[in-house]
Amino acid sequence: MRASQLYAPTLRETPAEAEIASHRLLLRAGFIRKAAAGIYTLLPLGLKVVARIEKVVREEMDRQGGQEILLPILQPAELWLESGRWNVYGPELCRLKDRHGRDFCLGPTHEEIITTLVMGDVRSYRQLPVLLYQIQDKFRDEKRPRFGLMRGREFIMKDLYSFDRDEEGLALSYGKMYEAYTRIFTRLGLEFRAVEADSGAIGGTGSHEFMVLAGEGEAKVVFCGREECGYAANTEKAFSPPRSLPAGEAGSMVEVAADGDVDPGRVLKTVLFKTDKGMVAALVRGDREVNEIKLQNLLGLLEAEAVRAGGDNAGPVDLAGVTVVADLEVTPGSVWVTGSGREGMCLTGVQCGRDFVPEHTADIRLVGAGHPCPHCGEPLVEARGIEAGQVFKLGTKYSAKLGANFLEEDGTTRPLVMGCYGIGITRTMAAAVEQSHDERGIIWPVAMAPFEVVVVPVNAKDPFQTNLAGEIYRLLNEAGVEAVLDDRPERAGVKFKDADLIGYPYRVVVGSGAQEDGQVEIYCRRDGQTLRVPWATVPGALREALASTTGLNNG
RNA sequence: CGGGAUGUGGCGCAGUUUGGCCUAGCGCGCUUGCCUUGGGAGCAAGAGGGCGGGGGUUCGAAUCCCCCCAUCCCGACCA
Repeated sequence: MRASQLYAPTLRETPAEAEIASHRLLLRAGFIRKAAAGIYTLLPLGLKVVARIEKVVREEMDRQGGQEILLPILQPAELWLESGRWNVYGPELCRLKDRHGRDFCLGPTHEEIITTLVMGDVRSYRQLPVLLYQIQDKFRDEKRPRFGLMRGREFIMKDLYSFDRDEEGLALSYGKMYEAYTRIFTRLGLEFRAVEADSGAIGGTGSHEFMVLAGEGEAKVVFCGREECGYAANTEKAFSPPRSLPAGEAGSMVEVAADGDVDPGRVLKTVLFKTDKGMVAALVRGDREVNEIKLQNLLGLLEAEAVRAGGDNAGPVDLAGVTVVADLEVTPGSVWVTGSGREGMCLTGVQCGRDFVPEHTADIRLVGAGHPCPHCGEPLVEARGIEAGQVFKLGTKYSAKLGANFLEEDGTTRPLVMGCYGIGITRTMAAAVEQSHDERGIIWPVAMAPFEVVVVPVNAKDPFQTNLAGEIYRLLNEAGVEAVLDDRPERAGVKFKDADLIGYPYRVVVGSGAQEDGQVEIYCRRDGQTLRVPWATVPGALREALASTTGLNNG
């Protein structure tokens, strides 16, 4: 591709709307353009990246026995009424009517339609397992689309659905996908971590998220500081063994002025929530935080909103009409300093079981850095990440609702056991930029880069340089290297700036030296190293360099 | 959906407080010419907007008032 013909309009200044690095750089470097909030056009460079990600994804899905299909975007409401989600999904579901007034929606996910598909064709355990996937646009009318490609209303996703005979089969399919995802993110050259994830109200039996690590990531994860241990989890899900402090003195309850001179571990924090099942009070140690997700899962809540009450000084004593949930660290008999409900005053000598009695005692704590690992006790480390993929055991949630059954060997009818596995393709693209960039621009991993190398003649008016650059470009193409020839009549600085911004992994610079000693420069975007080599050796040298950085082969 | 902010040529912004020197200005980009050619050069001449939309106040509105829309940020939410 010649740069003079490439539709890659780069911007010198950052559009005001872009806040985070990936959004900013993808706009500036000419990969994407916004059409509306959360809706983007992929320009040639952006689409190239998507295609390269998809290629790796397809290869790994196929390797595990997945077969690609294409499900419709436009889906009839009946399917969603049957699964019950037409009424549950809410305004995030893009709904529309056809000319006859029938209800349809744009697929935000495809469990309904694929389950319906498979139940029509699969009758017997002999036909299982089935692994079908697609790569296609999803539509979710997000309350708040943001961060460019990171959370869009229309985005590209790969979703695979597995159909198995039983839990054992599901575990096998799940394992395959887990492996496939590990290979995909490794091959793409991303630093990532698979973490245990919350499976939420869906009630599945297990889930992992694949987090691309990035300082600005939306999600928090914790993992064991001991590499060999391997424990890693989303903080929503993470568990850490309770550590109770030595029991305090079980004197009687006294109200005193708060002097702030108390060990936070001795304080009992009372957080009130307004929920769809009434008021809930969550009790945790003063130096802990409440994990709302765990709380919601425990009580089966649909909504929970933290509220301030009692002058922000609530205590567990004499709470009427409130469901009290204590964390595991709040053991029966333990003694605490608590809020009193009155400004500036607190209660000491408050004993669990005597002065207040929780309805539930469960793990409702938010795990953070330094808390002990549940497997080995070492301190956990905290990091931020972007959820690029998730694997999920669905079980029979959809098959049971939709009546997707098969006939067992012994003649009994059983619902298909399902799993679903998604990768946000466009989000992965944004995550890669988020993880790997500098102040000059994007630094693509080779496997995702829109092109592998750009050839730049320094002086566009020097026939020797332009001819030689053209020849090198020709040789690169011949050698199967994806190259761009920057033949624009621009000054060298402009071309270098654009090359850095776009993030070509390698840059070949044909300068004035080439005429004297036949040498050109190869510059590596990632490590900043420059190598001078005889021009004819460029294709070979680059092919070698590229091969060594693509990670796993497809072998 | 709650809170905050913004909307002025393709992009980035000034002007809005205190209406009139604004039928709108600056930088970048764009066009033409000269010049320059190893990190977004220089000079010169140009093209391009009526100030998010609608209504109102006023002799006069980018500036004041009302309604609406769009976009961004924080929060809530997120198979």
